[in-house]
Amino acid sequence: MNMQAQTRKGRKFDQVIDGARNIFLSQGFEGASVDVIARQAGVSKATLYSYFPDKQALFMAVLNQECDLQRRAQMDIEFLQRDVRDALHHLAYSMLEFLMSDEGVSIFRVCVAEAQRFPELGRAFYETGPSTAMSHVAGYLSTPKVGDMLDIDDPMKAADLFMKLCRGDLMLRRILCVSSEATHEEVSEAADEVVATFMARYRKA
Amino acid sequence: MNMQAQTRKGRKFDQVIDGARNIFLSQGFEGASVDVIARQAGVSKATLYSYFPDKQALFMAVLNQECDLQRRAQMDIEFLQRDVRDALHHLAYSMLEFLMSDEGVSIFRVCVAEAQRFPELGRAFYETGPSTAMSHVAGYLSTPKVGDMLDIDDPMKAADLFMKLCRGDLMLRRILCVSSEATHEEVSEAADEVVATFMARYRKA
DNA sequence: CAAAAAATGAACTGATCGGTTTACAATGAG
DNA sequence: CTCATTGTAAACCGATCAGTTCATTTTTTG
Repeated sequence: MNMQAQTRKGRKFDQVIDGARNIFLSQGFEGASVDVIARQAGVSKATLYSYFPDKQALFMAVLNQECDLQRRAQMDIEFLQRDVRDALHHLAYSMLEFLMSDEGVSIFRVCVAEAQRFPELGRAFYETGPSTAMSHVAGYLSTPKVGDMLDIDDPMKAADLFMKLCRGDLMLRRILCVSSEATHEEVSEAADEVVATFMARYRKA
Repeated sequence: MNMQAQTRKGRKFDQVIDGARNIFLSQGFEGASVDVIARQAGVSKATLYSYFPDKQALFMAVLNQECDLQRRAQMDIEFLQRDVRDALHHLAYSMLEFLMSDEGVSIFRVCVAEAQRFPELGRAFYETGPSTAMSHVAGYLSTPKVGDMLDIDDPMKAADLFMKLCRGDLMLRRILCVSSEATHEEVSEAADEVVATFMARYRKA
């Protein structure tokens, strides 16, 4: 009658994960106390420990879920129909939007901070996040419609360039808490610049 | 008879900073214990606390010094003489070399991790590091010699692009502990790509 | 050499933290 | 209602940690 593996038991599971997510993403691993997590989750510490064997397991569970979310939030591919320039702009915009969101910034920060303490974590984040996104972009860049407009010999390298262009000064300042969330205009303008540079690099000879 | 402000007193000052630098950069703020720092510095805990009022002050002192180092390690500008393409390649190479070094990666990681706990920190790092470097690059890009080769209307935006191009997949993987230090060839190849893209974007019409 | 300044090591405080236990209450299904 | 499951609150344990104290030793220096 049980429906899943051994880890999950009762109905407060999601509460625990949500609370932990909040605290871990804002305080990091060491900075987050289990008591605070339990309070934030509206759950007793005993309950928390009935779901997860220790703090580290809870941490990994949170970030695994977060990586899955990241994977699922991949860009919708209906843009394939459009004009190439519009499609690229749409792609850059939605990527920037995610990278600049509280969500995106928080998870990136935590993963960077704890990557050497939890070696699997950095890799997992990289694979499900940037790497998957890059493959996705590379796939689109291999499309014949794109091939008509641009002269792309190595789609992966081109995708890397595209993503580099998205991670600019704007994002750096956000990650270092120099500035807060960007406006719609700033993001759109940055996306313009991404597209302009990308097309200049891969224009047909 | 005292030679400086109130903070520094004796001769083991540098030992303390060096030890703290080691531990903080590898363990982060919360992860570093003062006892371990003192042992690493070869100094008693009482001595450490005679130099710095508390752990946080020591942390900030370490990172301030690190930011100064970063500022001083700015690229030599003898490359101004050279051919523009060579100069840009040299610039990209030395920037990549720093970004990919253990030193560069460690300080970046710590600053990202603790930016929201220590709001001044993120800003200080940004100002003395990326921001100063960007101004430096922008200065070079405003040079008449560059103006002969490239059509740069907004030097700051161009400098931002140049630095974006340096922070690619290579660096991301390093920061997330997906791969270890890069080879000379990888870095040089990445620098090639930086220059190619940059000159494509700003080529004369 | 002698006095002052700087450093040491080790013990100690008070607080926090991860994790456990226990005694009790809410829930829910037959 | 009954009984087993699930959750709660709070005390508790052992460890660690930041920071202090102090008696003693080392180094500086006049």
